[in-house]
Amino acid sequence: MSTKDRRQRERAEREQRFLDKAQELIQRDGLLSLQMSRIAEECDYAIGTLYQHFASKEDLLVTLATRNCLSRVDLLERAARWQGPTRERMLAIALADLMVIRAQPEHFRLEQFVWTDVIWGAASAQARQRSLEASAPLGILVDGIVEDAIAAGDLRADICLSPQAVTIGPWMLSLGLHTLTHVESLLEAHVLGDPYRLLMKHLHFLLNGYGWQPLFNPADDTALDALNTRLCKDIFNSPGPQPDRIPSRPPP
Amino acid sequence: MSTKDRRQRERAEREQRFLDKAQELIQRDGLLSLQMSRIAEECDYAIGTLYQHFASKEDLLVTLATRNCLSRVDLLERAARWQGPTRERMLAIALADLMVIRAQPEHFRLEQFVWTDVIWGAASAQARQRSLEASAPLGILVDGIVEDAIAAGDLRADICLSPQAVTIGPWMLSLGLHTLTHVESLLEAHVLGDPYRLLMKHLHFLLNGYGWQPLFNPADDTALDALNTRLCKDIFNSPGPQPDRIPSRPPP
DNA sequence: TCGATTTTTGAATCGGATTCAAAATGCGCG
DNA sequence: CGCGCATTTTGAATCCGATTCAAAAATCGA
Repeated sequence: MSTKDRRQRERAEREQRFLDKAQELIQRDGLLSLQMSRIAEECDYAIGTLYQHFASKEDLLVTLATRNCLSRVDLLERAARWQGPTRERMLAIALADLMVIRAQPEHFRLEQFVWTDVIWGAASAQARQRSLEASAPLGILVDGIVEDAIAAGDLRADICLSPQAVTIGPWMLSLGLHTLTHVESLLEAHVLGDPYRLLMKHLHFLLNGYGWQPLFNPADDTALDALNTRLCKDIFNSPGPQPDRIPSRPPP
Repeated sequence: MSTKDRRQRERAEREQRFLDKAQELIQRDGLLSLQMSRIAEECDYAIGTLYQHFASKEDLLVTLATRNCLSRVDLLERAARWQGPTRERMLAIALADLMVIRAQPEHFRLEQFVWTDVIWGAASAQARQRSLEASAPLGILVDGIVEDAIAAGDLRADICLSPQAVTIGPWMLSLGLHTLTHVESLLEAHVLGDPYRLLMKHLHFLLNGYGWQPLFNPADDTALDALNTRLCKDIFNSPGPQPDRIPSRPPP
């Protein structure tokens, strides 16, 4: 059966090359002008071959978004499995997300587009299925943090939400912020400062609202930065998301 | 100059009819299958005429989304101007948003699509400009609530965020939740219960996190429902968003 | 080596957005 | 009212790009 195996592997490799190229073209010319024919052309295959892998353009996009999602798993896993206070693990998830999107804004844009009715609805059930399967483990990972927090007494057991329902709170915040941030000029950066610091502050407020111990005062900018830096260093061995260099208004 | 005026008015009316028809077609057949030619046809105009109003399909979509946004202004204005505790006014904004989206999920889908790089980037600068101008007053309205809250002492003056930056918190939550909710089958409703109750709970947690007085315990489902119902009745004179009738799990 | 089967190819097709030259209409003036 | 100019409307033609599919090529099994 080795022949069949090899075939299978080569096919998979080709599919990855198509996806790589799509990613590259999106990066270069934007999602707007992505053309199926150019993907095939630049990979030196005929269009028909491309269509053997992806039933439609929408399918390709969903698949690409799914791959991007999978590529984040190890990072988030590191955050979730890190041996540290549960609250910091939850923060780390948000930080990881944030670093990824900082580094690859295109990934977010694609995801946003793919989740749109128009694309999601036009993709094959298969592609959708796989996409959901890819993100499910992430959810479970994060839910685990909440469970640990309850077990450790960091979060009151009588909080009126299931672990999944808690998880979804930070998720809403992140998703909402990234969405707003990526709508060109909707947010006036000069008024709000670095959007990612904003996210972290709101996240702290929300976690404080849950009563997630130990509480943290988001007003303390220095401590906030120190915390972020420490987490990024300890967990990801990275300097962390570089803040936009928007000068904060000098104190009056 | 009355001739010219009349012309102008008739033109504007026609534009509204085009937008109405677009809305209707989206409602009927989905955003995916919206065709410029059909909009024109069903309004008994030639395609070219449609293109006198909208430079492109993207422009039409952005314009439609803008109109939808404007149609919400009076509702939100009612919430913002209502004479009541600042915290309840903020809640009312979220409730209003929620009722609108409940009643017109298509509006949200359209907005989501329009904010996508692909559409937003392809629309004319004009259309984008007008869209931004339409949402700006809403922002100011909500910012005003935060300012009032600080002035009234409901919110500590030394909160580390500008009014706009506070405003954005609930906005992130709403936007994030609606986004998640509208991705078919991403959220497992049976695990989470009614997504809108979930939103209100998280909103309370967030406001509690800000220390926005008077604090409220989201664990008290009865009080939560009562509050929502009261606000909807007092402010909007409406029974409020009908919750999905997903039976909550019986207590073990 | 040969026919059967699978895979690849890319020209042809199709759908739908957009254009634009011609036709129609509106308007001011003698 | 009729005429010529300006504006508006029209919809067939064009263009673009996704998708198809019949033919060609490659692979396979005997």
